[in-house]
Amino acid sequence: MLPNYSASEENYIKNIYHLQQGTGYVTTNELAATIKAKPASITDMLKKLKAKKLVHYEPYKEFQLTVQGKKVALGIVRKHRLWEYFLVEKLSFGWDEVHEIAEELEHITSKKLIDQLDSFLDFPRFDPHGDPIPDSNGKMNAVQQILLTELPEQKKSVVTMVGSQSTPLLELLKHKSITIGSTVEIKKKFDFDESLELLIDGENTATISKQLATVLFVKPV
Amino acid sequence: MLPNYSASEENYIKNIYHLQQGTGYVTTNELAATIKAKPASITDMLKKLKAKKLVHYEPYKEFQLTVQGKKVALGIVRKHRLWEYFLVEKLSFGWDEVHEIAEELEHITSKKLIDQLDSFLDFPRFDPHGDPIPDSNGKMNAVQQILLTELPEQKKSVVTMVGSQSTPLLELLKHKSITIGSTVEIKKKFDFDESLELLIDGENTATISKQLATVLFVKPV
DNA sequence: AAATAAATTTAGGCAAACCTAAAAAAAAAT
DNA sequence: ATTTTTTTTTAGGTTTGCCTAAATTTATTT
Ligand SMILES: [Mn+2]
Ligand SMILES: [Mn+2]
Ligand SMILES: [Mn+2]
Ligand SMILES: [Mn+2]
Repeated sequence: MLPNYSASEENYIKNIYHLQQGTGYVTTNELAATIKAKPASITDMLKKLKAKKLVHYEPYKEFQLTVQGKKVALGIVRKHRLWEYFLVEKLSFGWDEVHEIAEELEHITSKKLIDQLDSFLDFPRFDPHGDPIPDSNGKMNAVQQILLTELPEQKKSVVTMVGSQSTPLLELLKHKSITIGSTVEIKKKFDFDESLELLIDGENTATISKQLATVLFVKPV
Repeated sequence: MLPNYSASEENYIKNIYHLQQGTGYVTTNELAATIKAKPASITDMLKKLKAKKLVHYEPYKEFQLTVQGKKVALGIVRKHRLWEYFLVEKLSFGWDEVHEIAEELEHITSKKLIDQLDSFLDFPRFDPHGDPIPDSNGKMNAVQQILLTELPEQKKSVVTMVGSQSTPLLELLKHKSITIGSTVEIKKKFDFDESLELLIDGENTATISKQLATVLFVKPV
């Protein structure tokens, strides 16, 4: 039986999980930035998580989740994404306003609750941001998606995911009418600043910055 | 704008609300018993709630919620009961297994979440235990219901509510096949121990103790 | 009206989860 | 190879919400 962890512990575990998707390792400062706490607090928690065998950690070294830690992380990610799907599909929330609420709901402890919710939602495989939802065993589908910057010109694609949920980003996407499921095609690439001219949903044309293009994931069609 | 309160503060407020439904006042020991904390902890919290103008409290005296405190309490009760309704009607939980989960869900903060949930559920007026659900302004329907002990003999009635959600009670009710919505009729009253012989759903007959009869609310039909 | 019992509060502590400031270690620059 | 900068940890505090034990107040008996 898995023990229960505090909401704070769960947030640390989940954030370590996401950060280590890159290089496999996470640093104290990185985690401090995403959790919005001071590095000293991160060190405190790392000691607790190590004592509970959830992270591999040695002082002054990078760290990563243990197998057990990864299992816990996937459980939280599953809850987060299922709740997001519920909020959008059943409660008519916009996909840009569900993250904060799911951040709270993901800490509700009942296993039966989440499995019944999964069933009620008909076992969705992707959340409203295009991220895959782990099943009750922690397995999830990988998405075959690429960064918009890697898409060839004149090739139609569908937006599957955004690499961040920051409010400024979501605001910009809303303004440009880009959403998960939008069809986008690169009409022109500008070498000067690497900005892109896009055709969105076959209708309107918009120019987007390199910064924006590097957080948009698409699936070529 | 209402400030946000911690889950612990909310639990105190909600429990004071329920306890003061009787005499209008609550004592330290009563609250300690329902919250499952020691009396000294209750005193601690009462000072904090008084500082926030949520309770009227003077040392060594009984206490009660302020108008503001009652408003907060109704908001929590609303969330608790809407979530219970959701769990039973949408996620196929039994009405005897939703209380604990709602105890957690009631502390999720988003106002929009709860109003959208209300709408998704089609504005239910009673929770699975027969308790009325406050609307978004804190108003709720009173139920015209009486204690089973007050029901005249040979008068058909419907079970509307149980006065407690303790596990031993729910277990007993399950065993006797008594549930919210069951039809019950008193066939005979025994003066010796005030036990009652009941006809349940017009089918089976069962004898119930005085203790049980005083937590069962019914609506005569 | 005391004496006793029960209820409540005060005093002092503890664990979780954060903080700031200072020390130590590791990495980068000279 | 030093020196400097950056990163991380340690040391010592704070707040919240709980605890036990002792003191105080209120209620009940005798
Ligand atoms: Mn969270
Ligand atoms: Mn998401
Ligand atoms: Mn609760
Ligand atoms: Mn209920």
